[in-house]
Amino acid sequence: MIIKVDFNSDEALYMQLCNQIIIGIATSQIQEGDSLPSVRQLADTVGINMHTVNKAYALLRQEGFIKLDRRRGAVISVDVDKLEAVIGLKEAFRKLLARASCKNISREEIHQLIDEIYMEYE
Amino acid sequence: MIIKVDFNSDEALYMQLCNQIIIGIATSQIQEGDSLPSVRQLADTVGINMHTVNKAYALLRQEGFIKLDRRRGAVISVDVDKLEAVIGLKEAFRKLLARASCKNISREEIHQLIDEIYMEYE
DNA sequence: GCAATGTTATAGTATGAGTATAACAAAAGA
DNA sequence: TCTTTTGTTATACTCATACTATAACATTGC
Repeated sequence: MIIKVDFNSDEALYMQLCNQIIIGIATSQIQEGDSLPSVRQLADTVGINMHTVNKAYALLRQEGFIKLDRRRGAVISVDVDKLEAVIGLKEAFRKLLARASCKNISREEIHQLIDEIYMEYE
Repeated sequence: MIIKVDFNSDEALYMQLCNQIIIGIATSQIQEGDSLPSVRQLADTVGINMHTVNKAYALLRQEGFIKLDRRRGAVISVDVDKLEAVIGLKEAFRKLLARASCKNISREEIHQLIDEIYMEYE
C-alpha cells in the first residue's frame, strides 16, 4: 500500500496518514494482521519527521485500528466498538448533511453517494 | 434561534458558530431572507470576541450561506453551487465511511442514519 | 554484540485561534 | 444634522497545536 502526503493541504500531515491507513483497511488494501512500516521507515519514505508518523500511529492505536507489537511493529487489528463509532458518526453526519441540504442535495442523492463509496469496500 | 458555544470543545468557536447556523438553515429554524444578529450583538450574547463572530460570518459568506448587507446585517441567502458541494461532500464521506466500515457498520445502517437526520429537515 | 524497534524528553519554529483596542466609512434613526 | 450602530480593517498579544530536530532509553531480533 502506497502512502503519500500533500504538503499543500490544510489537513495536518498526521491526519492525512491516519485517513489513508483507515481507508486502506476499509478498501482491503491492508488487512487484519498485516504490518505497517516502522515509524522511522515510513517517515523516511514519505519525507517527514519520525514524530509525525509516531503521532499518527498513536492516534490509530487510541481509536482502535492498530495494535503495536514490539516484534511485528504496528499491526492492523480493529477493535469494534460499534456504539461509540455510531455516536461519533451521527454527529459528523449532522454537520455534513446540513450543508448538503442547504445546497439542494436530496436524500436520494446522498444515498447514491453512500452506495458509490461503499462499492469500493469489497 | 438560540446560538451557544462549548468552550471545552476541541472544535474552534468560529466553526461551532458556522455549523450551528448551517444546521439552523437546514432545519428551517432560520430561513432565506432572515437576518442574523450583528457581529457585536452575537459576540455579546454568546460571550466571545467580536472578531471570532466576524470570522464565522466571513466564512459563511465565502461558502455561500449568507450575504452581508449594510442595511440589514447578515442575511441568510444560500448560493447553490451544487457541483462543488457534492465534490466536497464525497471527500468528507470517504473518510467517515472508511471508519464506519472498519467498525462493522453496514451500508444499510448508514442509510438508516442518513434518513434519521434528513427527517429533521422539514 | 549490534542494529532496529517503539517510546519518551526537550527544544525550537511556524501557524492558527482567540482576545483586546482602536480606527474608519457607510447607513439608520432621531 | 448629529448620534449610534453597522461591517471592515489593522495591530498586537497570548496560547495551543503542528512539525521538526536531537537525543536518549529499554526491548527485541539477528
